[in-house]
This record gives sequence, structure tokens and C-alpha cells, in this order.
Amino acid sequence: MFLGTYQNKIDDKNRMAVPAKFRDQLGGKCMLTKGFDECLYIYTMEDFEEMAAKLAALPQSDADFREFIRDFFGNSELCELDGQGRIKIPQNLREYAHITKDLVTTGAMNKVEIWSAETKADFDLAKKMKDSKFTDKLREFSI
Amino acid sequence: MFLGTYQNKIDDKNRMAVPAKFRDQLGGKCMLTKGFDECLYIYTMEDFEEMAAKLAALPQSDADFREFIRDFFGNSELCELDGQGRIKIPQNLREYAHITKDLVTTGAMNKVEIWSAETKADFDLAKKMKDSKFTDKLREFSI
DNA sequence: GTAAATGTGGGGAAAAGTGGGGTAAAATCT
DNA sequence: AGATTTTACCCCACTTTTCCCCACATTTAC
Repeated sequence: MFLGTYQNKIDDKNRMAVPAKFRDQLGGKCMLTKGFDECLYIYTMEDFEEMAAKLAALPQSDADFREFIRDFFGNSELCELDGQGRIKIPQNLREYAHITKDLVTTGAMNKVEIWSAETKADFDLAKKMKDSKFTDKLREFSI
Repeated sequence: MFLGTYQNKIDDKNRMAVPAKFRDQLGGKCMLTKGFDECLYIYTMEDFEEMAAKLAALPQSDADFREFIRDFFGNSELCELDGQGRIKIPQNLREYAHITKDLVTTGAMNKVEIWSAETKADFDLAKKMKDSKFTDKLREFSI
């Protein structure tokens, strides 16, 4: 299980150090994908393959499924950690997540989320705005 | 599995460099076909032959099937990678995919998609318009 | 306080992407 | 059929990018 929040930087060679706490669980390599909310996800190989297997069963005759498969696999990358525990983040994913320099990396149970620090700050601010509504929703579920 | 998105160019001799990450999986040659959505597909020899076998099993008495088979095989090409890992894209396929100069190459699980950069940009814009429906579908498959 | 682990930066060799020349084969024309 | 043009293919050259390695500063652990 991935837990905790870390501050990182991406360097001029587009490398990001994976927080050391996450490295053992990933085992030297991971799948980097486009996430919801303009952030990136890191999955373990196993979890990614589980999702990929579901997608492989979808009919190609359906235009929406074709788009989805294109979007998902086209924005996924197998990343091997280098000697210093870093991964390279490709251009398309950097653009999607507005990544330039400062990052926030968050463990989110079965995946790791990578955010541009600015995007995360904006997102958290927006969340604050609607927070009361959110807690109402949680109350419905007795959480 | 083909993953990731790459920017390429086609040169004056109508050659395109296959992204290096895809070359090992193709093993020196590939099948280039007309895809859905005004792009081209690259299949491995194995996957192409598998599809060809399925198509061969369709009843020739059906006019729609006859037309599909004609279209499919008529717009398929066996491409061998040259010493620099490039393939030549024939005229009929260039025209179909509106290919002139800038390309986007996307891994899509069992195939590689080749897009004209402009066509892809238009397509992605159109996708954005109907994004809510799209992401709803996506959520079903995420872990 | 010291040693180990982590995060960050950068040099340099190798690989990848791109362009173009030269020769052979194919197609076209007269 | 022969000559001419076009196309294909192999090879070389140059530029850019990637990747592996080393270095060092900072943080963490004992």
C-alpha cells in the first residue's frame, strides 16, 4: 500500500526521484499513466496488467472503446528506475499534468499520484471551496 | 504491448522512423494497414495473420463482408524496416491518413497507430467536446 | 556524531532520429 | 527494343536524445 506525501523536483533531463518508501513495492520498474484530475499515476506492474487485460477484451468496432484504448495505452509508459531510483517522465505526460519543476507525490493506496505542485495547490484550493458539500456527502455514508 | 506516444516526421522519400521502443516487438518487419478513424495501424506479423484468418472465415456470400475484406487487404502492406528502423508508407495509405509531414505515433496495446499530427489534433479536440461520456466509460475499468 | 541512505545535478558514451547520395531495379515513353 | 525517367533500397553522415555512471549535498538512522 502506498502512503504519504512527498515534495520532489523534476530535473532538466525530465527525471523524477521516486520516493524511497515506494521503491520496494515497485520492484525496479513501474507503469506510469495518465490519471484523472490532471495528475499522473504510478501503478505496479501487476495492477496495470490487470487493467490492460480488461481492456484487451473490448470490441474494436466500438469507436468509444477505440478512443479509450488509444488514450490509455498511448499515455502509459513502462518506467525502469535508474541507479538512483529515478524515472523519466515523457513529454506527453508532462504536458498533461502541467509538470515543469516542482512536484508533489502522494501515495493513494494501490497507486502513486504525481502532481505538479501548482496544479495540486489550485486543486486543493478548489476542494476547500466545496468542502462542506463533500462532508455532507460523506455523512450519507456514515463515514 | 505497444505503449506511449511519439512525434515523428515523414521524409521526402516517404519513410518514417518506427519508434525504437516498438522495433524489438516487430522483429524487422510489420504489417501496415488502414485503420479506423483516419489513421494507420501497424500490426505484428502474428496478429495480422490472426486477423486475416478470422476474415478468411467470413462468408463470401455477404456483400458487406466482401467489401470489407477487399478494403482491408487492398490497404495492407508488408513493410520491412531498413537499417535505420524506418518503413516506407505507400501513397494510398498516406492519402487515407492525410499524411504530409508531421506524425504522431501511438502505442495502442496490440497495434501501433500512425496519425497525421493535424488529424490527431482535430480528433483530440472533438474528443474533448464529448469528454464526460468518455470518462464515464473509463471509470468502469480503472482500479 | 558518524555512517548510511536519499535526493539532485551533470559528463560522456551510445542510441535514435533525420537527411541525403549513389546504384540498381522498375516503369514509362518513343 | 532501347533509352529515359522514376522509384526503391542500401549505405553513410550529422544532430539530437537517451541512458549509464559518477559526484556531491542533504537527510535520516543509529
